[in-house]
Amino acid sequence: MTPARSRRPGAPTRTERGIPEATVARLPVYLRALTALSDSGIATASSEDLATAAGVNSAKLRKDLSYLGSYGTRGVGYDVEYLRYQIAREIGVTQDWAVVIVGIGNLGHALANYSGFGTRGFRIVALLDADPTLVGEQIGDMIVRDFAELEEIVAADRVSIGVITTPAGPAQEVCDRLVSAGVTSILNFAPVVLTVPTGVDIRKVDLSIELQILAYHEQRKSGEAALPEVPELPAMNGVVSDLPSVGGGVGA
Amino acid sequence: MTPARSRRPGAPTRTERGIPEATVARLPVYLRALTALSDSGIATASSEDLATAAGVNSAKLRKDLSYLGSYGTRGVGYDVEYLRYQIAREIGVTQDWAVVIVGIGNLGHALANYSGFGTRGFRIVALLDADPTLVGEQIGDMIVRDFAELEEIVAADRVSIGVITTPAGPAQEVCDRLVSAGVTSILNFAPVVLTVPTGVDIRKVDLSIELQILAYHEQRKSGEAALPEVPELPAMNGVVSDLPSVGGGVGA
DNA sequence: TCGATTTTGTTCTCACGTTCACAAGCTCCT
DNA sequence: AGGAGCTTGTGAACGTGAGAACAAAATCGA
Repeated sequence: MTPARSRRPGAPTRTERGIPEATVARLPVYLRALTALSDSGIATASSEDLATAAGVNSAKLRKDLSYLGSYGTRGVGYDVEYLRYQIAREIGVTQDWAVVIVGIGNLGHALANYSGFGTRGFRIVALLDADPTLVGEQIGDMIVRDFAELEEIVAADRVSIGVITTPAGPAQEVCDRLVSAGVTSILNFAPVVLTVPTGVDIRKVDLSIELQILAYHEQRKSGEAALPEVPELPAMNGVVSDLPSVGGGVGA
Repeated sequence: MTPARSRRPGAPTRTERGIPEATVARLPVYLRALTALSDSGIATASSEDLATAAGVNSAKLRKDLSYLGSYGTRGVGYDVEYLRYQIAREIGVTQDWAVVIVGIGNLGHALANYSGFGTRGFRIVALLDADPTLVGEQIGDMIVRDFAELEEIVAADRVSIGVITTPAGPAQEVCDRLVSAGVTSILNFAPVVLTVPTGVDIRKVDLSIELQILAYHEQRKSGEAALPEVPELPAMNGVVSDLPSVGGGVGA
């Protein structure tokens, strides 16, 4: 997903603020590293220092920063506070973004309490669920409201970001409602592929996929060139049934 | 992270089971799509069908599958059950992986209850926390145990995967303990960059980073070529202080 | 048996991302 | 004032990934 942002082919490409997607994904990491350095009372840092703190190599970091402009000083390094502000501004977290969370199960509950969301730049304006037994429950300083109020809330609070923490089943429907209510960015925790119209950005966080990627590498380590050879299908024309039930369905 | 797996430069490269990382990351998606098709009673699917279900394009899907071998039939498509098994085996989820979760706060709590972890292929063998007031608490059918028991548990249950859901502060220390106890794959939810020795794989899930990436794109949409111009540092030689406190620190 | 049709597996090309290496530019010391 | 020593910013080389396009192989119908 995350459709290629307007890259008009024959455009002048002046400065055409086109920061590569890979770089955008690292800017928040740099921001966090800068905040940590700042909290330690460090006023200036070289690309080497920053790169170490962010867990990348210094050449990549310098190239990434160069897309934003020339914010360093040769022979010296980067001013921590200044660079921090520039990155924050570029990302857009110098302003507040209103966020709704839909689906107050275990995960939604956790996110509602998660101080990470409290990170300056984001403000949870509503917790929504369609289950009447959950509506009215207090979580932190918020009260769970009915999903039916979505449109009203989005309009009133200019909500542009929605977080989906429902089970897989209702996720697409919830997504559609969010989009038609005017939400244009979605963070999806439900284990399904969501379809959205162009212009809407969607990102996915999927725990079981992460685990499976780890498992793949883990298998490499233990097996080490001794992967059980392919069964080489004995009489493979029909359907193989009674296979161990693996993978996917994480639903309801 | 995820260091390039043994890619000996001048090696014969026979079949050298070298599946590109980008492909590995998509295999779990295909697996889920296949499981969904299987549950719908569909026995055969073309690359086009599968690609739609997985949210990718068919050329990419075919190329991905070709790294595993030739499991399709030209003119027909793929046998859903057979392909599902092959991918599951390649990923390594036909066997069970023992997992420990460290840090039973809101998020750890949610993960412990999360049915997604119950996905066949992974088995939570322990919930650990260093806080004595949490130890002994029952969550689902498990009881929270003391972090001090880590080494014992890892050895007894051959744990190879650890999940860190502690605050940022203790995360690196927990990580070190996991590694020295013998865990070789780590899924980190704490908002810090963890350092691990070679041979240990680490993956990171970071909610606030995902939100910030969305915010960046969101800013583009609303501002649309009208990003507030750079303050162009008035007398920038010292430290700029009193900037809005943005970003990073999501700690404790 | 043979040709039409379908769909895979693969090759080729292009775009993107990473890394190297170095010139440009700043500071500090003599 | 001038040179030595750092560190940034960037051009160029390299590697990886994506997509188009097509040849190879299987089925089906006549």
